[in-house]
Amino acid sequence: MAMKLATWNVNSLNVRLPHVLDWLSDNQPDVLCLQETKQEDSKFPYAVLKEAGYEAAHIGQKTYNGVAILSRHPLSGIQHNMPNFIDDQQRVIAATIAGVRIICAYIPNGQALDSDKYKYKMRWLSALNAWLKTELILHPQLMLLGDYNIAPEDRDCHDPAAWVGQILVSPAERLAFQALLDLGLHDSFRLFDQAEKSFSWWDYRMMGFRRNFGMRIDHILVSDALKSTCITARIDKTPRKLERPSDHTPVVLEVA
DNA sequence: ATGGCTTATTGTATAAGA
Repeated sequence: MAMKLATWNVNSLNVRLPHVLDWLSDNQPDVLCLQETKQEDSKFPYAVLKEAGYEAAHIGQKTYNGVAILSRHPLSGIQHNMPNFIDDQQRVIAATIAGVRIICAYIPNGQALDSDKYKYKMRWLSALNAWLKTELILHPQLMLLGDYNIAPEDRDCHDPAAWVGQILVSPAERLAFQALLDLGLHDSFRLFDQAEKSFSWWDYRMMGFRRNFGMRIDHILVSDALKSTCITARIDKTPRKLERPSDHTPVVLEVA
């Protein structure tokens, strides 16, 4: 079934709901995965999204994290969090839509290479890899959409030399990303020709967006079974130009 | 140059993001 899917870290759905509604209206995606909703489920705007034509599954918490899947088609088999990883941070939600297993993930940032948060990030990635191995057996048609907090290659970073030794680009993080690909997943963005210096996140500070000082850290990975169905993949910078934008912008994939 | 913005919090400074 032909579908348009997207992922977007909104940095507070409470603040960004108008942007999300406008983007849904303008782009009419079948599925939109959100990260950093930063709200408890009781505050999640199910009714407003329903009016816009979208069912939703959400798991959130106050202040931090929170993930959601919005869909114009029915969601089934909704799962909160990874079954093999006890986590008090709400970072994973999964559902089956039109026969495709959709996993929406907000991978930890890691803060700094010598931080406990970095250790948590690496444990988290290891658990994700183990879980996906079993999910791919159950669901050969699978997509992993989200904020990975990893720039897979130097070309995904505006200034690789300046970022040496920092998070998002470290060899260990990139190996963990490669280990996901080794499961039989593909970076859908790179299946197509793309402009140089294509990024999905820009720092709010130092006029990062205007100077295109960004990183490509939001990704849509697709399983082997879906690879040949991919038609287009792109980054939509339009919402990043709005007033009071999220620091991330949507990444979009269309499949046949 | 270890900051620069932005968000949320029983806030008026702090933590976290990336």
